[in-house]
Amino acid sequence: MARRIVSLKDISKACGVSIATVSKALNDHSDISKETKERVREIADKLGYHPNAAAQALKTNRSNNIGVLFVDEANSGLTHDYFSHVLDSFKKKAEQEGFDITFINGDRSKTNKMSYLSHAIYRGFDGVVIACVEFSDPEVDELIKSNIPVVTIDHTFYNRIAIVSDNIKGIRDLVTYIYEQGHRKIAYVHGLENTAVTQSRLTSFYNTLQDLGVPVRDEYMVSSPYRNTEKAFEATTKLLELPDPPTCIMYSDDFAAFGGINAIRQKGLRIPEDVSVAGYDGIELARRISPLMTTIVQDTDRIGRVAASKLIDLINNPKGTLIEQIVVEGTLEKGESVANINPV
Amino acid sequence: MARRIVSLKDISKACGVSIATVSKALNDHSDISKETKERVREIADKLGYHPNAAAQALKTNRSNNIGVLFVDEANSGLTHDYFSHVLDSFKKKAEQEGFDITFINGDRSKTNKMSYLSHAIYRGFDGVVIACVEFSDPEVDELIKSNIPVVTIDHTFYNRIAIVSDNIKGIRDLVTYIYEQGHRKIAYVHGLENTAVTQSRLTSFYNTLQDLGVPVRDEYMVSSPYRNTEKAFEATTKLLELPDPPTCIMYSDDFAAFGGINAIRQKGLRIPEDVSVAGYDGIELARRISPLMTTIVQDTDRIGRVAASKLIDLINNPKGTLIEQIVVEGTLEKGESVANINPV
DNA sequence: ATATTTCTTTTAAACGTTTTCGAAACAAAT
DNA sequence: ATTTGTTTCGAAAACGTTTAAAAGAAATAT
Repeated sequence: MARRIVSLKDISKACGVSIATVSKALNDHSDISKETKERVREIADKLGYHPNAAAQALKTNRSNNIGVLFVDEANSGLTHDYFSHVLDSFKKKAEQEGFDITFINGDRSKTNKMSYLSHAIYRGFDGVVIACVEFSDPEVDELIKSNIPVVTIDHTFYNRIAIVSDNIKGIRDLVTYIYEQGHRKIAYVHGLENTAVTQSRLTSFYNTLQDLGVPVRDEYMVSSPYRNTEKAFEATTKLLELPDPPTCIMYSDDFAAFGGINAIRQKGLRIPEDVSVAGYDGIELARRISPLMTTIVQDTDRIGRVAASKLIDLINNPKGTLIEQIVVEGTLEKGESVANINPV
Repeated sequence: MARRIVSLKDISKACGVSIATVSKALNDHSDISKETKERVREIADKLGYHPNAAAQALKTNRSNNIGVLFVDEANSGLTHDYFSHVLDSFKKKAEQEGFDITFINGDRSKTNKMSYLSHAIYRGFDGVVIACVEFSDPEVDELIKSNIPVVTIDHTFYNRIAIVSDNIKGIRDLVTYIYEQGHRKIAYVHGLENTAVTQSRLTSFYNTLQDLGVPVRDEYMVSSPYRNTEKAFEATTKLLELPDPPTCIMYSDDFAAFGGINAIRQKGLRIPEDVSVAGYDGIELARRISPLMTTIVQDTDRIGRVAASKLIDLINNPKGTLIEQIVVEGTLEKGESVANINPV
């Protein structure tokens, strides 16, 4: 059972017309008669014809394939909840528009390791989406500066379309809500400082507290990697052992917050009666496990969809597409992990 | 800045040798002199040459691309924790061996919708991995019966390589452990019956209880969709309201178990002192949130890795590869959500 | 010197498409 | 009868690569 693939040539023979005519008939060109089109299509169906992406790509310089580059600090790959949701949404939109998705990263140790750009050129990606990556990587830089259509997520580059989640507003909303619940001693177990996301969240944290007239206390600020429950656990334990412990602890993300919750409970304290907790991202479980997490729910659906949509615009119209930064807001999920401690 | 891609022809001109020589030099054929090889490679580098996957695929009938088909009942796509872990591992292994990964499913509403097989032929996938899919789908059947190398995950097909997680042993281990902790009134909120996974888990559940001499009580058996916290919540509430409620409730997966935990807590009951709980899969949070979940930790890493490895074997040696079913065991994570209620 | 072998390179066809340009056929207009 | 226009089709080149077979060059054997 040799893999015999039927080609335009086969249809052309079966139909008694030229290959060119078959091609044009199948692509619905205007210079082919209705009758011929129908006959060609019928026979193509009967023969079980499928177009050949490689040949099309070779000829047209269009692969209908989008490259996805995602590397996070922990190399969690597809198992990163925020990214997998964004990607899923991106994928759905891209597929609706007839594009496939292929990953750019990966270690390729057996073959000669390719740079991201090499890989993208090799595969002939029509465009590329870059997310959550360490943007200081020279390979990423090379890719971004290439002439391949690029959309970045959560990082802004000069002259490139970027989709960023609104960390400024997110943190502001969250801090404000916590403040309104009466908290003044607010700790923040934030992510490592080397990312743009952390930077803008920290800035917003400081600014918001300043606007609210709440002094920031250094001992309440702790750096801990994203999505790391153990480190968050340790940080939380230390915070609780301070002479003047916080009444509310914010975390870099819901994952970390769960680690914090464990630490709090291990000390025999209750949430939110004794200590309040807030996460970030709004992952599924955070909104299903009690106490429901007070968090900012990222609109991953929108981020992915808009990223795909803009990238495809850019692919189809490289000159005419507006280069812009699109900010996607999250929404405050009040949950029940932050207590109202206002005096009655 | 027109996208000018350098080709073998350019190198050939720059080197003063034929295109064939360039091709063979870059591919390290034995009939090219060392000197020429070096010169060609040097100039290729200098010119910034990248091979063209489309042209290679067209000529060699090898795309170095693997198709991934995954559709679950809830269409959770990449956000399905079990699958995303398996896929991540699959991806890593495949990439190490020089393959890329592209998704097969997706709605493609704008283009004329392709069947899975059409899509696979169109893209020229060297092989295909199928997971978690509703295997009764005729499109899946068509793909599986095609002559494309296929590996299936969690479902066995005649004459096809399958990687399956050991649900029989998993459930047996879990039930036995629960039994050993003294439980006799064991309820099972299992997944919907229309999947092979549910079937084998249920069979194992019944068999194990029978072997242990514990009668199965119909009112303890509830069907509820996988990964559905709400439905698990409802089912749990009903179970707890039975005249003779179970002392331990097993769930289809950790996700569902969290829904159950909420229901139990809402009734003012403690875990595991009042009611014991067991999940399945061993997702990250289940092993981080207290009470640590008693569960079967799936070896997603191994499943993905072996699937990729076998598929690539099959691609490289279609005749000589053993068609087999590979069973991957999970491990019992005792956690702390099942209480020991043996009399002292 | 010629024949044989070995090593290196080139020629040319092929993979399955798309697309430009020209041709054929026919009708309508001059 | 010639021109013009319209509609439909085909020839052929091109995309970038691989590879079988032929050819050339150099070395060795007869």
